[in-house]
Amino acid sequence: MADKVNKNNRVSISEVAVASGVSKMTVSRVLRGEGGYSEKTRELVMRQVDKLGYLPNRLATVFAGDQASTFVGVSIPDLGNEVFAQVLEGIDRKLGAFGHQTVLGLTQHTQKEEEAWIRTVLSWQPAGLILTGRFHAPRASEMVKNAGIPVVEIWDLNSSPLDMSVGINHFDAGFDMGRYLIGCGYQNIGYVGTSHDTANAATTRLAGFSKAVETGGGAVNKQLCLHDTAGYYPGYYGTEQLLTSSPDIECIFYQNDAMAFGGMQYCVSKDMCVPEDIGIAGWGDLPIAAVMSKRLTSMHVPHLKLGQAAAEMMIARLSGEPTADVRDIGFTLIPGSTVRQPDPS
Amino acid sequence: MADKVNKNNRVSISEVAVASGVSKMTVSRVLRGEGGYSEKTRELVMRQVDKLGYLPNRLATVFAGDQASTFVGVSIPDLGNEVFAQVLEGIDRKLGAFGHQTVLGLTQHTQKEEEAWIRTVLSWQPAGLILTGRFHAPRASEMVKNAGIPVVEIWDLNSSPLDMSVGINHFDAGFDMGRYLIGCGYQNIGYVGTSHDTANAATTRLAGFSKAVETGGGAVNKQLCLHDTAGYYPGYYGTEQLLTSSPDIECIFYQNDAMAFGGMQYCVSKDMCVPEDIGIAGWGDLPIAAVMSKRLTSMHVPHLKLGQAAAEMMIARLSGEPTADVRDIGFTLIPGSTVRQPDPS
DNA sequence: AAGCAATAAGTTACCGGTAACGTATGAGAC
DNA sequence: GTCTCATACGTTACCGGTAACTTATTGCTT
Repeated sequence: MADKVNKNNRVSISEVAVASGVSKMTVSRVLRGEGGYSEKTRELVMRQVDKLGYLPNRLATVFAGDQASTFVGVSIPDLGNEVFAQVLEGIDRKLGAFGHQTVLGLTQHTQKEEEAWIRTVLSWQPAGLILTGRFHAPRASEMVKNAGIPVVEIWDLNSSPLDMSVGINHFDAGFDMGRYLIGCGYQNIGYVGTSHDTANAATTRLAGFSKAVETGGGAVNKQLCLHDTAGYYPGYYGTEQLLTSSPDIECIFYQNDAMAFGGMQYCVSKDMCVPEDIGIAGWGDLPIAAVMSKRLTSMHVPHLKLGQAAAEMMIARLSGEPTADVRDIGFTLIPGSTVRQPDPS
Repeated sequence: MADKVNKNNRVSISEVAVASGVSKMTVSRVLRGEGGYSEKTRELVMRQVDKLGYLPNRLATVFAGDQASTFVGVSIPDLGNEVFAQVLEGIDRKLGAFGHQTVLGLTQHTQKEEEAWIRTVLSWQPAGLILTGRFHAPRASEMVKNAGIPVVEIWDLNSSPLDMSVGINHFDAGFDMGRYLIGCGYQNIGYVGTSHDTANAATTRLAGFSKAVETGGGAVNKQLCLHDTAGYYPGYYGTEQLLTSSPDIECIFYQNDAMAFGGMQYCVSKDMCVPEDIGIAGWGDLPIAAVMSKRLTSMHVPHLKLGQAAAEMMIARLSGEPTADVRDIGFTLIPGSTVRQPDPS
């Protein structure tokens, strides 16, 4: 099977033409179905198409004509994080429904990887790009602009995007969470996350969070940024580290719900009561938040919808329909019961 | 930016040639760096490449020559399931490291979607395909065979694959789990899953599981197959349904750990003790299994490694290196403490 | 200084489709 | 009967690279 790595054994339009006794242009017309042939000829050609198992070569079509390809490059930081898996699912479902294909790029949260991937994917003449985040290497931004194709920056809303952007304002979202926790009476608040990069959404979120806490007279002195994935276990041992060094912390804000769950498991294992002894707040309203023994205080972001919205904007732009350049998908605070009830003030 | 949807504004090799005052063949040689030009010419050309921001058109290269593309089509059922997200991550990381690009296809567990996606992706002349599962539509199998490119079927090990296969034997894995639970003294066992299709791994697993349980004198009379995603909440309400209709069940085997976690949360919410009142066994050894209040009884499958192995087999085949056609990646039973201790017999 | 090989180019043709244009055929109008 | 015009095709050229071949230039022998 794989002894012929070259593609020469594939049936081409010319072979169909010869077999049908017509010119390859006629075959092309029949296959595209835009008229200019008789019913008799159509049947003749289609019979040979079926018989020979002809499959079109889209490479040739795109290459030949002015028409754009149906590829859309999608860069995602990583898939271990459920958030991005959901976003990607939303994107691919919607793109697929409109006849587009997703070319995936896992950037591992680095601009360098993203730049390398952009360079490669652009060489495949994609119809458009969907990029996670609003921070890109200068060279990457330049290449993308020069490509002259639609681009949607997602997740971290960019008010002055390369082209289009959909997501939420993470500073505001962080701020709202901070204000809420202050309103619950917490002053000494900790943070556990994994962002080791200033140019990402989690860091922006933390900045907004800190701002709100400080405005409310509290402090987020204890920030722990692990060099690990943002999963359950890092949440567990991150909490252990944080509480060992700072046992007086009243409440912990996590980078996401997975980490918050891990943190909560640590607290429970140490016979601490949540929220009586310590408050726990996550982020993302992931599926697990709804099935924990206590409803996790979190921030709901419509991840699947976000991905779908990105794909919709891309498709609209590609088909020449009008579309907003910037779309705020919004967030909703989930009070939950893993932090104290807010003061009724 | 997007007012020019056609790609004509892209800089081509000819423009670089004119700007450098050489033929386009020379530019091509310089860019590929395989010799046949002077150092002076190289500098001349590279200066223009940088100046004009030339990006190669891989479409043309692949189209023109015999060489295969660097695309690899990867079909995945869905990404809501952490298992497949991990597998995909393993695949893409490894493929990317070897200069290949992933073209994603989400099949939603249906052969029909898979077939449609295969037809489309083959028209892009991919270097190879990685398909989840060993059951495909007849037309799909035929197309794949005719394409004459390497194919790796993953997840559900196929001992007589289309080309190559890597994964585990789900019947055996299910059987081992069934035997273990029988060994723990359970006889009246329930199952909660979401597989509504006979042609998938979960069903095969359940068949092996049932076989072992029956061999041990027990019964899996109560099987609940929900029409939902295999996540936390379906595990929760699936357990509720199952235990409401069959309160005498001693132990429940779940399609995966996420469902098992949801089920455990239901049991805990009803003041049932695990494993004293009811046994809980999951599948997959997902990250959450390690941070639950009790270590979840599960079956470890190296998902990331599986993805990487698939990519490695693909790369080996593409570069003409020898590689096994079938690779069993293995599984390990995690006894955990959410089922009773096995009889020391 | 002539001969010859190595090096550094240029030329031509082609991959598989499609746009643009040219041409044969037949039906209907007069 | 022939003129017109739509219909149903065929022909040619081109997209952006690269393989294969040809040609010009240089350097080194003897």
